[in-house]
Amino acid sequence: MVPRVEPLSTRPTKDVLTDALLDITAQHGLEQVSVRQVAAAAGVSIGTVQHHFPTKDAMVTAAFTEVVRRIRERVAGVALGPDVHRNLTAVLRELLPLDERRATEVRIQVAFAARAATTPSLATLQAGILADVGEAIAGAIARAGRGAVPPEEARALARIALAAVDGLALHAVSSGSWDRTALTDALDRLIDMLLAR
Amino acid sequence: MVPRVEPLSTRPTKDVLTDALLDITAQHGLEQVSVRQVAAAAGVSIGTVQHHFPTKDAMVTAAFTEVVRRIRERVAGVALGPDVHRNLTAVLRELLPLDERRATEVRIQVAFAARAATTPSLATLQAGILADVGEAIAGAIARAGRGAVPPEEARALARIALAAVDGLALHAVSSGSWDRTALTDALDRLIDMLLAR
Amino acid sequence: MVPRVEPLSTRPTKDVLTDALLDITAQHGLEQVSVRQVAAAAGVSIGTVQHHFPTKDAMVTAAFTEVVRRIRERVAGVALGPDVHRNLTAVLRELLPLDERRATEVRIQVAFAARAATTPSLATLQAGILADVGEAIAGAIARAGRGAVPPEEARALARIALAAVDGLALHAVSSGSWDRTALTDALDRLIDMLLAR
Amino acid sequence: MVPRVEPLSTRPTKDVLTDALLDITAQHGLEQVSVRQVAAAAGVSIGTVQHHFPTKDAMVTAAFTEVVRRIRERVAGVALGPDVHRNLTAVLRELLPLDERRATEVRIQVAFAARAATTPSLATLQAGILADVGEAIAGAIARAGRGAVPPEEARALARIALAAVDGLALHAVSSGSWDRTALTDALDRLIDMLLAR
DNA sequence: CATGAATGAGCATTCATTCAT
DNA sequence: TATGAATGAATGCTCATTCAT
Repeated sequence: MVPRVEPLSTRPTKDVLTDALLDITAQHGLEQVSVRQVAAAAGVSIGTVQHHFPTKDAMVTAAFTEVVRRIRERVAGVALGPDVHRNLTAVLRELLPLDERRATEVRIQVAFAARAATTPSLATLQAGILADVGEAIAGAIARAGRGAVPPEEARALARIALAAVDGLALHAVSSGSWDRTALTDALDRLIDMLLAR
Repeated sequence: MVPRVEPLSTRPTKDVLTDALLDITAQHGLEQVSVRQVAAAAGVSIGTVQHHFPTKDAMVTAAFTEVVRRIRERVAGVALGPDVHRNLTAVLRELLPLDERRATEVRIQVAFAARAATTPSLATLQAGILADVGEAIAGAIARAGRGAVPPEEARALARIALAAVDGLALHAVSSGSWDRTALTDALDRLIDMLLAR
Repeated sequence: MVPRVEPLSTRPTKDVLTDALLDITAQHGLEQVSVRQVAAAAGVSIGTVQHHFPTKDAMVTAAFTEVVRRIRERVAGVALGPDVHRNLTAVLRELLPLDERRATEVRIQVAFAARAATTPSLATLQAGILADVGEAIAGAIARAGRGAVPPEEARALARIALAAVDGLALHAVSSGSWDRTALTDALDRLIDMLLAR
Repeated sequence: MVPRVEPLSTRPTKDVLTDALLDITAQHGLEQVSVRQVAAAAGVSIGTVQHHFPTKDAMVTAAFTEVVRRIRERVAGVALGPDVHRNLTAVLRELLPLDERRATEVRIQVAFAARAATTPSLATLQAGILADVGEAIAGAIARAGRGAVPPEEARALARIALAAVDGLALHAVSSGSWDRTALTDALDRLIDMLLAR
């Protein structure tokens, strides 16, 4: 009698599928995502994909939800110290395409943001993540050294900061070539402007 | 002498097609653009569309080129007076979704920017328009009242300004709801920060 | 106990599709074969055709492979007796349009041969079947009564015999009208010539 | 006043179009012939093609008529001497793909023959050319040295000869590779068989 | 003679989805 | 949990043809 061993390689299929979808999105755009492509990239049959995600929309939404979760996790994971400037830099650097990993993340976010512009259900998710990250940035700003910044003021600055960083990221990936130094310099200058009094 | 009656409906088919494509893009996103949809929206046959644009890519690229042309025209068309703050405000307000017309333009730009992230030929166009508009903003900043701002410094600030405005616009349309006042306030604050010394 | 009713209509879809393709080819030529036509003739949806044959090329190649298989089978199926003349007649008659069935086969072969002239992958299949049938004919000739015909000589004669028969068949179907008697007479005369010493 | 000189390069457009069609046929097969392709290959507009040939069928038929004319011309052009064997060889060699020119001609004839199998109007043309060339071959055979061959007998042999040669040519181009020597040998052997008594 | 605009049918192919196993 | 058969709509694109110039 043959014992069923096999604990091997048992990553949840759902996760494999989500990763496959995000890979395709980063490389070829969200409009190139199809059930077929995802199945092929994940190495499973089409039927299997649709066993886990009954419709394509469900699959895309699940993937975006996962992206949102990751961003939240990443922003929350940035260790905050006493130095406000450093804190802000740390948080915002996570949102710029400063290496291949972050470039990939940016491409994914841009793809979903563009789709959210015409897909209400995705717009809701997008609004949520913008609020969350904005709040995190506002918190970092509010703790600024010389006299506390009023919360409303901090939130307003945070919105501008987030917009500027996302704008820089968008310009970087959509113009096809960018350089780390220019992004870093722009971020420094931006933070100086934000914290100037 | 023959009176010039009926200039009516003599618009070039190519322009009608481009407008149809941009309409669909603004309303449903670039991924919903198909030769059939464009033909239907323009009120011509499928064959006619492809008589003018042999491939879909050619059609999309032509439409983006037209968008780029319009942006350039609009930015160049903003009358610049002696007041730097006012000038900057005028230029940058053109890029925010402050009314339906501009919201439509923003949606179109966002759609193309997202596609440019995975389509090198569009990325080239995007890089061009970013450089041009950035230069225009830098010019406005450089003319700032108290002592000229060094050109390189002006360009750096312009890049941040453009990124921030495009980021605000992206956040607005991708989160599904926004308000004019918040955008206007953010823009004022941004310009203050840029011109602070 | 469940009686085995209904083996009816359980023919593999792939076979039904191949037959449909060959029907169309025989009646209207290979250039009239389209996925749509095959689907319609087979009574299935377009999607089903392409579920079994991912591309049209794959479908055509599969059909030609089936044709080749049938020819081999048919030639091999001719019972060979001691009389060489009779043997040769039996084999070669299979290749002439002497009745509707064989006329259909000839039309199909001619269509594929013509396409093979500009399609290398089909040319390979064609070369294979020519070699096989040639070998079978050579075998029949070699066994000729008065002293064995040298193998190389037999092969050379076989090539001519096969060419002549295929040429007669081609002329028959391509000139639109032919008669059984003329073909039979020509075949007799040909075989006499081949076996004359 | 500028005199319209220009006798230059004034080959009839119709001929240019026919050649373009035959080029495409020889290289890619008759099924790849389209009005567009012919126009492109001839360097004229689609409209021009259809000015000369109102329908595609008319164009194809005209091209086949031209092919037939050329074959007749070529066969008639073979100088016939007193040596029957030599005469037959000369005529039949014209029909084998012994060099690139003749290979091209064969490919064209094969393409048209295949189409004629399902297109009655082409079948008529094909029947005509077969009769004509057959008659020419019969004439060469009839003049055979030792005692005249009866006309009916000569015609029967001619049909076999023509079939064999066309069959050899078909096998050569449809199997993708052939060699001059094998074809020449086969032809010699065939003629020996035909003239044997 | 030659062109280009316009058309509508047809092409192979990809698509998301349903269903039985 | 996973698969493959089947479907029908939609995709971008090529086609032959008509017509006005």
